[in-house]
Amino acid sequence: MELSQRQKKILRAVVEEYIDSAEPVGSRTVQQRAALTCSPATIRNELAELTREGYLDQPHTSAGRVPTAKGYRLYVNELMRERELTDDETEAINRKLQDRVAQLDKLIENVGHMATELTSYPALTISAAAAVTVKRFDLIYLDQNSFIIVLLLTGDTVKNKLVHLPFSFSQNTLQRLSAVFNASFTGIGEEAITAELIDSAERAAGDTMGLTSVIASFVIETLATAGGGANVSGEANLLKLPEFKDPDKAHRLINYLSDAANLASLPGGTDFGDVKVLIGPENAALELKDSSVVLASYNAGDNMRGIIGVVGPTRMDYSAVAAKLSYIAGGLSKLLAGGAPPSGYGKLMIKGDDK
Amino acid sequence: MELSQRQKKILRAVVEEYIDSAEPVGSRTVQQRAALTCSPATIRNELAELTREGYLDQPHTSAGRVPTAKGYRLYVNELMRERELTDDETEAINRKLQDRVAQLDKLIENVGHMATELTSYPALTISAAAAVTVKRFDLIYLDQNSFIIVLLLTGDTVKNKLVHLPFSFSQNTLQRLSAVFNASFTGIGEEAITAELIDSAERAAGDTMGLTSVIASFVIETLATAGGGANVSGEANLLKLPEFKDPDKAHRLINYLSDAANLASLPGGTDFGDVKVLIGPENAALELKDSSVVLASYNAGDNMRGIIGVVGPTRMDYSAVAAKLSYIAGGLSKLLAGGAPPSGYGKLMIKGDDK
DNA sequence: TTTTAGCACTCTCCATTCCCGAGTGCCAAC
DNA sequence: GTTGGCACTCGGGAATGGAGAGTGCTAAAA
Repeated sequence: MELSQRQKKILRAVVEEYIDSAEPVGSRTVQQRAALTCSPATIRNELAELTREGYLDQPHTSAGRVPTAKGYRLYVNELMRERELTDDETEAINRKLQDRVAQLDKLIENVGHMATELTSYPALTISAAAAVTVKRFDLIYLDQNSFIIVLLLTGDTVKNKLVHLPFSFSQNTLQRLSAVFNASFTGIGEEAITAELIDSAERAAGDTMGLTSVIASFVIETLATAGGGANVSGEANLLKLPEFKDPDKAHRLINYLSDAANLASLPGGTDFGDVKVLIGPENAALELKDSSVVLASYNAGDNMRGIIGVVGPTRMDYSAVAAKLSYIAGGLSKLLAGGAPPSGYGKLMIKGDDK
Repeated sequence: MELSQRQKKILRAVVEEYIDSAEPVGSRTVQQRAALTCSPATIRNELAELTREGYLDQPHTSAGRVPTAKGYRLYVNELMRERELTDDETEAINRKLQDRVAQLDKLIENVGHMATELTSYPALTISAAAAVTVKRFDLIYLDQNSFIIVLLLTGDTVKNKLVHLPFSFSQNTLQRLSAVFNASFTGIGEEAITAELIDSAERAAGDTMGLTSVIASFVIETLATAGGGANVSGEANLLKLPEFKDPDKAHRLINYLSDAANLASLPGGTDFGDVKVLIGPENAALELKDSSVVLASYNAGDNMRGIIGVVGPTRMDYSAVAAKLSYIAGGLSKLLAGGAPPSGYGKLMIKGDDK
């Protein structure tokens, strides 16, 4: 059943009022907020109808109405007014993005903090590379017992490790090894590094001391961990919200968030610039069933993509949060991929979880 | 005034019971817990005396007793029985320390997580190097527009950065720069890198493109941030505790902890192997006035030292926490400094905040 | 047919009251 | 110095009782 114009206006008023106040909304309040000309009694009839249709809920007889997940969904998909960022906000984001940090993961982490500050909700970042490989190897000879492995990965991240060994080797040995690794370990994924490959590299380099396997295991470790990374910041912000006045509830959610493995299972695929909103029970994870998650993807170039998002109560200022995340993700894409932001950038597009 | 044997026994019983139950302890409970032969009435007299002396407090006229900071202090200094770690516990710690991670800061972070898991309190780690300098420079030429800076720092940490530039340069230029930096930027602190030094390096390398300043600014940034690092994990564990059933209180403390700058101001100087306990008001920071902090130092070699600690309510199982932290710090020292743990290691020594 | 005013009803929230029990301090006796 | 006894105190939980906000329904008005 299609809702009437007035019903939509009422629904919007309820959602927005509830976002502000966190308390059930009554008919009189709706009348004022929606600037309707009809009387509270009429609104009560409409509210009853919206409740029957499942857009609203009533905590108990004689309380005001609270939006259901279905109500929020409709609001997000159709009723939400696009929120323009103020100049202050865009400026704050731009400035933050300016002080680019040397290390990529630090940068991403900082952007997470920024999202927390801007939205006052916990922020999460997830970065995933489709397939990380080594683009280039360097081995820096320090002294006869130690050297540094430097790996340049796809996505232009650099990883390194200092290795001390109990026996000595020559600079020449390292040069040979370097050549061998550059020849046969570049451009391949972790799974392609087999015992045979290591063996043959060892023979090719004439390495009798096991240096090859030391390097290879670092490569494997690096490729295994470089692919993804998840990070959460600002969890404590949940404690300010009335829906988490029960410490236990907050504890469960924070615990869930702090396990990176959980985050990885969030649905990722949106186009850059789009924002994905998951409302309450739309979340797969039990722990998120009465929270909402807003996600935006960014493009980090070289097959790398990432997600930045925030978690909050279903009563969340979706339009502000979505606008901010979209802007941040766009800025990040621009910064990382070096190019212009994706075309949709700036124009907010919400992708839902349409069933 | 010196306390009698019996009074000490009673004080210990009150503290330990309160640690377990978080509720005011009455005379009967003390009798049972301390296995005393005298009657509750006698114990009441002693409790009254201990309260007069400031070791205990009474929330209200007819409640049991709660230890004061002074009471905890005496307990920690004199009454606490040394807690031996169980085999399970030492084994768990050892195992965790085994899977050494490539990056030092990741390792430290993991150890923090371990401390959280073992004590179920939020853990903090602080690492500080007396004076970080660069031991060695390498510049890896990638193509005519990009290269990697690799810095080997004291403490054997390696930092790197990939640099893309809008103009081209030759491999020779990099080699010259590398030589110049190795000659004049090694072994000096951040503050010694002056504009003059950079100028003269630029001339020495015959660099007309500003590469020198790109590298120098990375060096400055690295030295500035490499010195210290602080990290907190497991803040959410506070929420399980009855003293943080008020989300606001928890929020304030977590906020305080999440600002790394605050942690840096914690008193650091203890000998390795010692454990420092700061009880309630002994903490300088207002936010910690009714929490306790237990700290242990570890030695990371090469002038680097660090602190690992946990934060909890004043009602904290000091003996278990101190024993665990001491063991972890010892293990970490051993791992990082490569040598044997400091002599005091294993034998727990508590250093207080004696005024 | 839709809207509105009116009204009885429901339910939460808050403050008040009341009682129970745990624990105390003190006193007199041991 | 120790103990049993006893009156007293205080917090916490259960019970109580409006006040207030908001509803649904009905009947009248538009």
